[in-house]
Amino acid sequence: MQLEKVYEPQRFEPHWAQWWIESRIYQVDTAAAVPGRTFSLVIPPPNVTGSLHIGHMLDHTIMDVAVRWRRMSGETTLWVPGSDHAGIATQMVVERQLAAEGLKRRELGRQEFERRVWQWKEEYGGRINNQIRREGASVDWSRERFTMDPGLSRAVRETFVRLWERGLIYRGEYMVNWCPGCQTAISDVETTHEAVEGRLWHIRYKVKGSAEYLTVATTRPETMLGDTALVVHPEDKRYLHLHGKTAILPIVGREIPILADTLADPAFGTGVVKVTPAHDPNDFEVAKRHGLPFVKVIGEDARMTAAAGQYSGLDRFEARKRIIAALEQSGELVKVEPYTVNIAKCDRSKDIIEPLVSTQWFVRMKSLAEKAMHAVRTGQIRFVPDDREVVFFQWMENIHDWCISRQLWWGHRIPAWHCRNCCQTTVAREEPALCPHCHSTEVEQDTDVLDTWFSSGLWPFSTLGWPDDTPDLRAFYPTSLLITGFDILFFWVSRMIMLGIEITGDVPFREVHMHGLVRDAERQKMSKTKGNVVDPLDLMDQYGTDACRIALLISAAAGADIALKMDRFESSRAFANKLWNASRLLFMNMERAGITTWDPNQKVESLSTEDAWIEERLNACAQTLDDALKAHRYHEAAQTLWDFVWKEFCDWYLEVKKLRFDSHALSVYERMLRLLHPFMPFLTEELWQRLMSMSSAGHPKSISLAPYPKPAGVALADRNVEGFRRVQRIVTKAREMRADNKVDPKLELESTLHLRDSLLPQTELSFIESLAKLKITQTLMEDGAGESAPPFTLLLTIQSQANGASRARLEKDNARLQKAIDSQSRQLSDENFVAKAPPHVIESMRAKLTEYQAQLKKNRELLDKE
RNA sequence: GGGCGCGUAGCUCAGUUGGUUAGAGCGCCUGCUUCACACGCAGGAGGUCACAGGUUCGAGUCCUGUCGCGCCCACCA
Repeated sequence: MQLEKVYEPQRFEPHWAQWWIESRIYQVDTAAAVPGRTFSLVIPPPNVTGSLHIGHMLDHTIMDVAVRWRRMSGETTLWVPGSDHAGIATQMVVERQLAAEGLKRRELGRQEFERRVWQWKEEYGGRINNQIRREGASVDWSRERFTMDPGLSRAVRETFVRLWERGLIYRGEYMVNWCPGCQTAISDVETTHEAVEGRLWHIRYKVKGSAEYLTVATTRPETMLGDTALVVHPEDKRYLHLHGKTAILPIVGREIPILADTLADPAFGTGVVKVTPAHDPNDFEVAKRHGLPFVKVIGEDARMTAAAGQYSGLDRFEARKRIIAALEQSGELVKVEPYTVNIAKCDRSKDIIEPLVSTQWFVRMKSLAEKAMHAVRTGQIRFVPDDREVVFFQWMENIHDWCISRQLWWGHRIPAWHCRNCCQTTVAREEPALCPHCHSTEVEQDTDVLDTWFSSGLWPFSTLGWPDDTPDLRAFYPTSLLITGFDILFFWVSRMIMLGIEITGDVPFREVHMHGLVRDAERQKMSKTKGNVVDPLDLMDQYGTDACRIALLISAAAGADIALKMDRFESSRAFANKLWNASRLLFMNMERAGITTWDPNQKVESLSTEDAWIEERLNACAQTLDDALKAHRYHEAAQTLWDFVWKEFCDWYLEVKKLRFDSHALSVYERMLRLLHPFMPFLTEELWQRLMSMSSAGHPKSISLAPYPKPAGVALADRNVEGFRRVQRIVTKAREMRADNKVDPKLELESTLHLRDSLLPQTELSFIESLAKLKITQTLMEDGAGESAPPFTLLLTIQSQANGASRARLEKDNARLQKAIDSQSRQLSDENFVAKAPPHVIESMRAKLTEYQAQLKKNRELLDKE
């Protein structure tokens, strides 16, 4: 069994990715699930339009570590994959494709357009799935779902109807965020706010029947055409005499009332507000309070309507320019000042949102939010890291109703039918043949579709078969964990919690782990326009998937954003290569020793020095992993493994196993591979399969089905690991001395080793001789050296024992020791400290102090010898 | 206007409940084709943990304030 000299992940990663699927390694048999021993999670469904980006890869890698760890730990582990129909995003992609053919959506008609989107989905929708396979994500592909599958569509309809029946959905004319680019209403969370340098235009309105003028400050002069009132604060003394009077709208000449309302802030601008009920959310509320008329001057296309008179047909910003010009000319523009305005933009198209009044469907959020907050407050759902809860609560407490209807063609059609005859609306699970109110056949389904997040909000249970009471639902709901980016807390996580509780009566998941955003090396957000997007497929090509996974994991501290630095990927590839070569060494030694089979279950009666030590280290590693993984500290887990593999297994254990190889090394190695498997699944599967092909015992089909090594607890702590630690200390000391004295690395040096407590066994001595290239004569220190002597001293037979470099080291060492001794003796002589500090702290400090003092004394002797 | 987070080695960042001489990767310096690996090995340099107070026997870690940076939320024209 010979390994190739170089680690080439391309040679085996695709193979295992395919084999895992073909062999159905991750396909879950629900019938075999033991209650209480299950672990489940759903993948955040990527958009069908999507292709993999680095954020997905981080997300999936963390999930995969959690999933593989749980699976190996013996739990029936289900990871459900799938994708989201992504209403607006997908519709836009297909529209763009049509545009390339010279076609327009409206020319095709709704039915044909939908057919084209489905066709597009069939053709390109699976692209991301291949990429997910490439990442090594151990999902159960037999359970793949799409948010517009028949089953999930049924879940959507059922949910809608239930919410309607509970009075939690309503339809009405309200102010909504209208995106002129997408030609649809969008919800509040789909808008982003941006501070822009704008202007505050001061316009004067003549008071009717008086010489007086009222000056109004506005950031949007074009809306004045739709003004139907002016408002002053009820207690604003400047304007008390004008309450109930009428003003004349410039340009238009319309007479509008001057009203008192607390909307106006006397301290802002002139204290007079113009009211445009059809184009401003505040004004909308004022208008409803006062029964004001609505004049819609801007249309869905962001152009001025017929009501805008001479400006009709103009784009809203062009109209603004002309209106300002006109006001300037007539002298009604009294002042212009710079002003920073906060404008709302569409998250997707970046168009400036136009607040418009239109008839839409809404979900009443208040009671849903209260239940959601209760679930988090009572610990039914745990946030990791938990400081995210604050953000969650703040948002939930200020929640607004959710506009769920979209004027799109791609999505779940709203299950509501309008009767043309009696104008009543019927919400139903199935299309009614007749209007239930008037029995007319003239019923038509509502043309709107639902917000994409409505269906993804059901994802944790709709994918498990809800509304049917399926075995999957019973076995795996609530899901155990949700892992996702913090950026979709409001879009998705919150909605899932609210809908899950409302609809299923239980939380959708017990824990939420939210990670940060992956940014570029300069901490900039990645975006196509900036051109700083890093394609994970390129990274996987270049470094191998396993290396990318470990690089991402080790960079991903709890909740923090990640700055993507390529040196991380390079060192991770080096790490994978290191493991590969360590394996190569083991296999070569096996061959050399003539071992053709080995027994993984072989019990060793007494462990050798190095084995006792590595067993203890392996156990400590397993313990840290167990703690870290339970607490979702994935970066700590990855770092722990890295250090174990490189610093302990390779640098020490293998170095001595070279000198005396035995099959126990294989046992350690095999467990190490299993510990590593969730992090680097491909490489460990490859190596494990090679190793197990020589096993004399049976073994699982895949390493991912083998048990995860459990920490043995304190039992191992008692084992004698001091023997090997002493070897390490002496070797390190010898290497320092050699380096200081610039001894030729190839030269074997005569040396004398004085030991305080006992002579070294022959094996340990030979380890030191070999690792430090020494020929050692060992002796015991004279009697009486006792505690005041260091545990050992080493003398090299070279010309100068304390040349410049050695002197410098000794002096530096002494300074450091002296500092430690000073601070420790100060503390130990402090009555307060001795009285209050815990005994173990004092105890270990005393021990250290003794050791330092011995060392310092010895160092001084060496220096004095000069 | 609210809320959250960050400031630790030249760079990018770890550091769980306060406990002895603060860590990693990269970079840097010295030496090495040591029969697994130069994607390597051995040795080394480099930090008053942003600043100022406080709590404590003991603070990178807890509290208060200051400065600098980032993000999220918000219907003040």
